[in-house]
Amino acid sequence: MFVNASTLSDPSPSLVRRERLKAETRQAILDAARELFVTVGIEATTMRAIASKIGYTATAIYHHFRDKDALIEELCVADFTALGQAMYRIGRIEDPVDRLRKLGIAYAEFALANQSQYRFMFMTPQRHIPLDSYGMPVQKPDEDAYEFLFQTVSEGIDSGRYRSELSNPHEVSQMMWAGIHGVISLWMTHCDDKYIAWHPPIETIRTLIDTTIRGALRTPPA
Amino acid sequence: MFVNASTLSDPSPSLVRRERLKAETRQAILDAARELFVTVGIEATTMRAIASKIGYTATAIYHHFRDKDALIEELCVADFTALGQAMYRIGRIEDPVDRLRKLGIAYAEFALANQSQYRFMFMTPQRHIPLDSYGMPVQKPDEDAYEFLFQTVSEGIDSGRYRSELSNPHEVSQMMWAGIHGVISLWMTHCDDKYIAWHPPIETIRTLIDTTIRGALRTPPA
DNA sequence: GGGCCGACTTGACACCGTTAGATGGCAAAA
DNA sequence: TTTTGCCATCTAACGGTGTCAAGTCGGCCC
Repeated sequence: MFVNASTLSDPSPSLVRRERLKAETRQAILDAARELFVTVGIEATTMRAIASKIGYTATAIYHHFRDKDALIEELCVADFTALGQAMYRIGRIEDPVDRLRKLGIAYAEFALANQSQYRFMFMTPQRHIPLDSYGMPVQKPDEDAYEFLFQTVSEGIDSGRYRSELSNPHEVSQMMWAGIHGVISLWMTHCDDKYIAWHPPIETIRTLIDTTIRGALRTPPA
Repeated sequence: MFVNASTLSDPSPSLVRRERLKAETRQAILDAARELFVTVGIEATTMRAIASKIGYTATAIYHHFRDKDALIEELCVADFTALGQAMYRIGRIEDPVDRLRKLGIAYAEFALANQSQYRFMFMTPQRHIPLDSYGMPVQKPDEDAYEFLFQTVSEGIDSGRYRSELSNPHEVSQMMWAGIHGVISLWMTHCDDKYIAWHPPIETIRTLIDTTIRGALRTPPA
């Protein structure tokens, strides 16, 4: 198929400018939506509210996003990337057991620092994870948090430091992940229940990680 | 104030009959709501759908329940009672460590068998727990699941079988609870994510409980 | 300078939870 | 037997939601 050279090498300046403007409004929508989601909650923010925050009509949003879910999803992708990078920053601590511990703490800190985002990343039914045309998730492995965890657990198992019952890396990964997630999500949904004396979640998580790892090691430290 | 004796001892039969009828419709509403909540989800079931399921108009519901939240709450109370009874059925296993293990399994089995209920008991912001006029939760201690857990953990700590770091019964209770809750809630919201090879949640929970308890004991079994 | 394109608005639709007022049937009173 | 009154239910509506079809209007291209 013939393609005009200028289309590729030198798009008209006005077109470039118009696309830049469009990208800017798109970003403005995302920013407004993010702030509202965080402050009043995702269910309670309306398309009309997002739009009027930046001087538009609700229907204008539909020129940039298919629907409200697509808008949520876009923000979610950014959050998954941020989480992945927080994991990545743990870097390659050599000892897989120590790395697992640090990974858990980093995950918990991310969740507690970005509660609103965390809520719709992991506490609402799946959707929010973008899939490519083959139905596989689009996500650079470098930024896939579960992959990090799984890798770290696998190395620990391979190194022979965990008890023989804990031979399934998926089970162990999910056990560790779920424990931390449980503390966070339970606290987030029930922290102002009067009938429970809540212990600070980050401390509970630290204790949980230590206890679980101790119970998982073949020869726990004295 | 003068009260006619017949009002107390012998209310007119027709009045009794009318009240029974009213109670029956009330129950029909609860049943219809429960089924819809379970099948299509709590957000997606409309007052109109609940009503039409039993041949009424949506507004009829408002003569039996203040609003949709009150309807949800009523169902929730029943579920908390059922959970408490499931805990109670564990009975007084003498060994507090063994009892903790059994309590965890029973909790998980209840959650997995009543997923829809579990979702709005523990995975949505607090509300749903009825408070009395003093702001304290109305719940018979016999049926308070957290109290059971806390009691069991406390006994374990008092018996001196847990490591000295684990001296705060609230922290330990919340750690155990959250671990199990985490497996369940993560699985419930993400079980059909394609990019994670989910291990059966009940097995993960069993392993988690065993591992955590092992890590918590001063002298774990060989 | 005329036509086109596309970002945005207007106005509407269907549906939601919820309320005020009408309806109709049954029980007690006269 | 007739009248009265109560009360469970319905009809109609309100303000809100996400979303869509059609119109407007300004800037770019030929």
